[in-house]
Amino acid sequence: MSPKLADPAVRASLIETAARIVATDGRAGLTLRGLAAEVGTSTMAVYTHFGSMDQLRREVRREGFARLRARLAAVQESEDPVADLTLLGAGYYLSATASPNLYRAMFLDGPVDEQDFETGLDTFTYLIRGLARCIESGRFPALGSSPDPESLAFELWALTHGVVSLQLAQLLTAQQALEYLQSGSRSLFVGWGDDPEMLKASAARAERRLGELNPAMADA
Amino acid sequence: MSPKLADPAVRASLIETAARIVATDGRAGLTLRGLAAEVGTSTMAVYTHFGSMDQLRREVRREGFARLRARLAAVQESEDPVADLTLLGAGYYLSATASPNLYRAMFLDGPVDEQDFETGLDTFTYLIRGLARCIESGRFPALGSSPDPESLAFELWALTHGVVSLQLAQLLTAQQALEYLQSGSRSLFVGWGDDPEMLKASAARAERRLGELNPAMADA
DNA sequence: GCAATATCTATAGCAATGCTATGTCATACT
DNA sequence: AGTATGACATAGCATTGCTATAGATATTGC
Repeated sequence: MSPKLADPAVRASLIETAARIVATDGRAGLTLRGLAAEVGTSTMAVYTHFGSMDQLRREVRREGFARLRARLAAVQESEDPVADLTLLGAGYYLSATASPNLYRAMFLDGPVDEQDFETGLDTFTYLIRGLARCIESGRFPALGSSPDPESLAFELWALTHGVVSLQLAQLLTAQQALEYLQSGSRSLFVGWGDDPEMLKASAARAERRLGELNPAMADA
Repeated sequence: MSPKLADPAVRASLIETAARIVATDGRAGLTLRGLAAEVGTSTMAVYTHFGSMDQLRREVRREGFARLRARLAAVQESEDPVADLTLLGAGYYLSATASPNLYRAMFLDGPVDEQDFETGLDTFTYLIRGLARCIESGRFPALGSSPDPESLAFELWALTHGVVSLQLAQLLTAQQALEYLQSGSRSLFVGWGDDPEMLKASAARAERRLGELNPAMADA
């Protein structure tokens, strides 16, 4: 019944090469013929394996989410949940700015479809958990009886994504982006009731642990 | 020496129609032939007036910035600068979500070039002024000796732009986006030292003044 | 008033794009 | 062993942005 299996190596090579092309030359750099030539196959391979260029682009986004997820997973949970949270934010920023075009493809190039949503939500879980741990440890007392980690995660995500997007649009320099990400997060945490002194200590601890974020990731 | 002037009506019609097409069908919906046919001219008109499709897209972005600026300018300065600031944020959100594809073209579809930067910075001035007035009025005492309205404006802009972007990517519903924009701004203001009670009153005043934001704007 | 000229517009065609129809061949089941 | 089924290669289609060449038109000098 199954005469000739699809070569999984061809499929993997297509995704990998497409991700590299997108990361290097941006969305417009990825063309059907160019990709096929670079992989060394014919244009039909894309259609037998993915059905359309859009489906292949979806797989590229999926690859990007996997890389982002891997970097967030590298942040270890310490006794200082606010420091952990700061590192999650820094990891997100690093992933995005290390591969701007890939990040653009993931979030900026168009509406995210349902498949992306699931994958993306999976990595979002790391942020929710980080905030839940902060709430549990009593670092955000100003929130009173609304300890909803998901809402806080969305707010923090929106700030981070906003800073990243503005940098990618070249409306902020990297230096500005880092500064505003830092001060913006700090303001949010203070607004949530964290003690400024403890926050300062957490930021210092996070800074010392920045090495956790680049464990030789080939994030091309 | 100047035999035949370019018809300015054709140029204006091209920009206007292009903006409408982009706002309706998105970036991909704007094609050279389609635009020429709709305006009732030939494809060459685009090149005599703009030189390329990219230049025309730049004019479309410029048009978008002009509309955003008009809406922000409609916010009147009252005795409650925090309420004014809240209205500026709401106006920004309304402009973006009323014409999502136009907003995408302005900020999300690619790096912003120098021309856009000037135009965009002009509308950004409204936000800076709004924050300067808050600082002057003493509403943000926690900032101590760093009364830099521009930095605060960037942080607030990043949050707002982030929420808007996530909604446009369909990662947030409109309801969620509004909620997180509100609570996120509130957290920032509290982090900057505003009194929660005064903040609540300002939010209520802003709500009553929402009518200022849609003065029959044809924001198609 | 009228030709001269310079600029805008219309038509046709080019390379490149995504996609599809058709053909070829290797592989797995009977 | 024979056959059928699905993967890959080739060729072609419609559409894209853009350009070259011709034609139309308005402004200027006399």
